[in-house]
Amino acid sequence: MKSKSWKILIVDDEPDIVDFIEYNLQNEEFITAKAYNGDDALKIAADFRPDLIILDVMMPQMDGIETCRRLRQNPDLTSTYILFLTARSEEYSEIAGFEAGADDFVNKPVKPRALMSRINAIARRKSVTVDPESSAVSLKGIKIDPSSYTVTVGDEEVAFPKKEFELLYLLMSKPGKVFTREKILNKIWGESVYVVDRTIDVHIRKIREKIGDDMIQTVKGVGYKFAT
Amino acid sequence: MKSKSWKILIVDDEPDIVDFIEYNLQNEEFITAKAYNGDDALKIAADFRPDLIILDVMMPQMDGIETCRRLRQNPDLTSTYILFLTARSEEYSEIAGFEAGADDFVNKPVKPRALMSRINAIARRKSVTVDPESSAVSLKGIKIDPSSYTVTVGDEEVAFPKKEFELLYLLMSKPGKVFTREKILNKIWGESVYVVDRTIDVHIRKIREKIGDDMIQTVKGVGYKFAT
DNA sequence: ATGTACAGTTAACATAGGGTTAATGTTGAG
DNA sequence: CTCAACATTAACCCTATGTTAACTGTACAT
Repeated sequence: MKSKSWKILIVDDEPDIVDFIEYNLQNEEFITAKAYNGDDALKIAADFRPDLIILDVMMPQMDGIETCRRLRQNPDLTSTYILFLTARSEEYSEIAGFEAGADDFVNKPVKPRALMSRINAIARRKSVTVDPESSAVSLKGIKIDPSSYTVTVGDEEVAFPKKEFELLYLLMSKPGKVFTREKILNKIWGESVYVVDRTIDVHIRKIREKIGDDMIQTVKGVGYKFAT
Repeated sequence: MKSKSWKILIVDDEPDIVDFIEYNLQNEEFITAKAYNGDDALKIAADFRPDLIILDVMMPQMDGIETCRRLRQNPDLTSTYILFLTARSEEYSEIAGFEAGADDFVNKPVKPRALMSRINAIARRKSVTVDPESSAVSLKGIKIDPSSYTVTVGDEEVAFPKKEFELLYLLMSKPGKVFTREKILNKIWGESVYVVDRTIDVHIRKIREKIGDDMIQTVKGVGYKFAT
């Protein structure tokens, strides 16, 4: 998984800690930026548009909570994930933290392995479920190509939005195999996202509209499969 | 899935939370019971035989982990699904929880939508009795393949609806073994569903229609078996 | 700021056909 | 011959899925 092109902003008043975390993140090919106080964090975040902000709770002047609250006011950063660094004892700050818009917490002192696996988990959750490196699949006159994110039906190129693309790719990756609704939800939506059943149907229908009705078969009570 | 006849036991020391969850579950036509501590949970569970137990980790006296461990000692509750409620930070409890026999975790504070869709997902998982991951069986010119949910007779692929498929797969998974009606009902229909005896016959007949009469043999007064 | 466009989700309703049952026929053990 | 167990058929019901449209949020342009 080279160059995840995930941008991470690290905010802590102690430069040692910032550098330590930065070192670890860069080792894993993340793109990093740093700030040593809340004010700078706001400015840099506005410009750098990070996917994730690692934020120390305890900072002089503007603390993490307040910084977080202000970050959340920037509409560009609504989908940014905010991870707090807290001292073990400060449980109270978790409540305040969640209210301010935090997404997760990690205890200080920072343990590299724990932090990295947490961040990778976050990145995984957010990332597209179809890896552009994976290979194209061609079947029954339908070609789906993750590297260019295109679907070709006959010789027409058809526009496919993200979710529909991922769903079709999933089904076509193992033609004939039945994917249960549960599997589909886990693969496309992730384990911690909750949507109702009909959502899958609607996507299936939109796909069928584009590639023809008989390409995707329903196995009632079980799931869907791509016709072989 | 109206009146799912799914029984759910809710265990938490805070009555407010119990009531809140109960309200949401009853809205979805689940049958509920409640307990406010580990001891009561054990007693009620033994009697109520829930399909699912929602269990708070943090409780005075006997905590969720210990309660879970003891629940698992009751042989009647081995197939019961146990869902833990944990505070976000208590990651350690997940490991201990899994060891004690937990099946899944949901974070507090409980969000109704998330909880409901998780529970519905569990119910759905249970409703597919033949997992698409299990392996195909081939016998006497008949091939049954769970991954694609298809049955091949000779070289013709024949459509099999869910119940018929599950039933045939059950019989073919142990050729020659006699399955009593009771066993079949438990495996395919589940323990808390009652259908009339004739129902099995009808399915058997439909299967015979498709794969030939002499593949499935009747053992009068006992049950059915797949011919060896 | 306001509008436009579109992905994604949900709500509401329609419908097919899988599953169940009731009614009736058949068989074989004793 | 009788009875109980199973087979068969057709009718019914209901649930999982199909379908449409409305709704929500985000991105981008004006």
